[in-house]
Amino acid sequence: MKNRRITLKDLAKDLNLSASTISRALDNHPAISESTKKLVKKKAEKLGFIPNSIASSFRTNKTKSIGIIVPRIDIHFHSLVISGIEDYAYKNEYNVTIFQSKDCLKREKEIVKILQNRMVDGVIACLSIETKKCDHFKKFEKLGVPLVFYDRVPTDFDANKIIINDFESAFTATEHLIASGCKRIGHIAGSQKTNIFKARLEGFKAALVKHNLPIQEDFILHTKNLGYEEGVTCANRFLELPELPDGIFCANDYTAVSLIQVFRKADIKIPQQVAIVGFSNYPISKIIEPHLTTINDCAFQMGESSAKLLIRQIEDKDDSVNSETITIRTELIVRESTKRA
Amino acid sequence: MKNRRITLKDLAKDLNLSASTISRALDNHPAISESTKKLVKKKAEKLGFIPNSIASSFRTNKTKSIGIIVPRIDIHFHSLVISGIEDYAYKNEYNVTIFQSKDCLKREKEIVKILQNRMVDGVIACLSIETKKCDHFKKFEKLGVPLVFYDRVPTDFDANKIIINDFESAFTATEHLIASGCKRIGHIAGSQKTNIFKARLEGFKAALVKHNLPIQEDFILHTKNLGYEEGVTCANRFLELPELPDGIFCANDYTAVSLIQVFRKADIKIPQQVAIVGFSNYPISKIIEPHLTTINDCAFQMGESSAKLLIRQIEDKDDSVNSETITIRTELIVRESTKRA
DNA sequence: ATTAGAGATGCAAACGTTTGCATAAAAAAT
DNA sequence: ATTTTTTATGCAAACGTTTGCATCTCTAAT
Repeated sequence: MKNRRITLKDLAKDLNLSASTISRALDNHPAISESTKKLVKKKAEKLGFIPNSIASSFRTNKTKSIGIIVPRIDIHFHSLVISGIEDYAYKNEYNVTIFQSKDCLKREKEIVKILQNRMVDGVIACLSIETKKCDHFKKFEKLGVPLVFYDRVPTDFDANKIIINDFESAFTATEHLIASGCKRIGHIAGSQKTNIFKARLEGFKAALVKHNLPIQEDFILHTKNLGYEEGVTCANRFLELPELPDGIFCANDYTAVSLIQVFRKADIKIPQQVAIVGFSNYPISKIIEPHLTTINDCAFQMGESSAKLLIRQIEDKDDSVNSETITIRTELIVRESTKRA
Repeated sequence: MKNRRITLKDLAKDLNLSASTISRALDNHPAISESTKKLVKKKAEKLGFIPNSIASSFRTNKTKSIGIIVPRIDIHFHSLVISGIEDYAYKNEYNVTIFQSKDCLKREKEIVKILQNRMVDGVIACLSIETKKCDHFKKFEKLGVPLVFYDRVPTDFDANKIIINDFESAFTATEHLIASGCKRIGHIAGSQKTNIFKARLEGFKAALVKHNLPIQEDFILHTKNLGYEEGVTCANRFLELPELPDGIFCANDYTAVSLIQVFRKADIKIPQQVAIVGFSNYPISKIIEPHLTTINDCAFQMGESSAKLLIRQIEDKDDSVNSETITIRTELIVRESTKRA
């Protein structure tokens, strides 16, 4: 029952025109008369002609599609970024093909190899956690395939990057605690092997320094993955201290939520005794009680910007060398977890 | 600086062989001698040959890629499904191209049109909330493109479907409340225009009937989108009743979480006074306190199954007509919100 | 020594579209 | 009436791979 597909040639034969005329007519080429265009389009509609985009890609060397490499799709941050990418791409008639590196360098390299074979006009990637050197990405440049990194970006090599200012955001978050009257401020830090979390710790410290507050090393707790359970551990470590901090800036929302829950059970009032700030504006931040003050990392917008930059570079005729870094402006969202008196 | 890509012909010229031999050698065709294969592969590696997959697709009419249509990528359920699809597809050397319908029928139709043009070997879709009739999907069958629906599936047309048994799951959840000693059981229902939520309501009622418990209509609250805020409204409506239910089965986790929070503020003990069961096993269900008993809808597995079924149909030579419905087994996850005495 | 068969490679066409160039027909300028 | 310009269409090649069939060489069987 699978009827053979209609091709340009079929239309051509049917209308006693050449395939080139059909092609141009459907493409609104100015050299084709209006009457012919109308005729061709009507016939195409009637016969149910669907252009073979693979043949077109083959001929033109353009696929109108972009490849995305993310650690995992089901992490909310990345799903938001992808959503932003898809949205912008769709408006510009690109489609997106997605790969998960699973935070595994080996798999990332495999994917990079797969993507070399002309399947995509450009690539957007967030590095796997294991990735330290980015040599495998360099092939794209040689092949003339534009490449944009977001969030976890390479440091060892010049590239297009879409990032947020982690240092500044952490600085703002910490200053907010200070402005709320906190004097003894702690931090739950992510892996210092990841630049992002390093920057957040540094921003935190810089704010303390600026306001002449002491940096107390036992108020700075380190974690591996900023997981929910690690947050519980941190909370208990805080509770064992001779004196609790009166404000804590967490490098993500999960650990912040853990703090809130453990502290509440220990009958510690939030924000009166301890004010808490998270990072990322996960959905849970506006559900947990008290609602969590946090930094909106603008993931969707990050996706949009990545797609925008990439598509601009794909379509840019003049092949000027270019590697831009765009920093997305984050915002502090103040909620109950820091609203004191 | 963009060096021209190496093609089969380049390799052929370089080795004084024909392009066909090169092609077959790289493909491990049995007719090619081992020595030649070794030679060719070595040369290919050395010159950095990357096969042009577009040309290959063009020739063979196979793209080794599958299209996915989801309402939104950033809904956790869908991101999990996509993750499952990508995982299975990757193992089988397929890649996935994603489109968001944004729950908009018009956009869904546009996407369907885009996907007709030979870009994909098969399609996996979850219907937009607006979609009532699925005629626009029928073209795929005519074109010989396999199609699998998941979660929100068409009822007006025979197709491959991956679903969970919503009726049975709701039944199980309700029976669990009954087994926990609840006698006056309520329900927060989703839009009855959506089959899924209709089935959950029916499963709920069936369990009551089976155990000779009364179906009290003022214990059944209806919502539009099962949103968090709607959950709050429902919670307050329950509180206004002359007598509270002693167990509530919610058609999703968001509304269940709202119940927990509002009830807690009203000093109602969960699960002692009211036991609560959700649906979907969202991440928040194991964070909210008390942790929420819920139905694990096995989203990742749903994705895997969809991909598995689709790829089987793509690669099935014998063109036997086929429309399978696979029901994924859900599981009840019991947590504190129903653990009474 | 001849033939049959296996083994290895090459030839050439095909997939459907796009595009530079040529050409035909019609209109405008001489 | 002839030449020039404009307008509309067609020709044919090209993109890189795959694949049925033909060809060639060499070994094995007669």
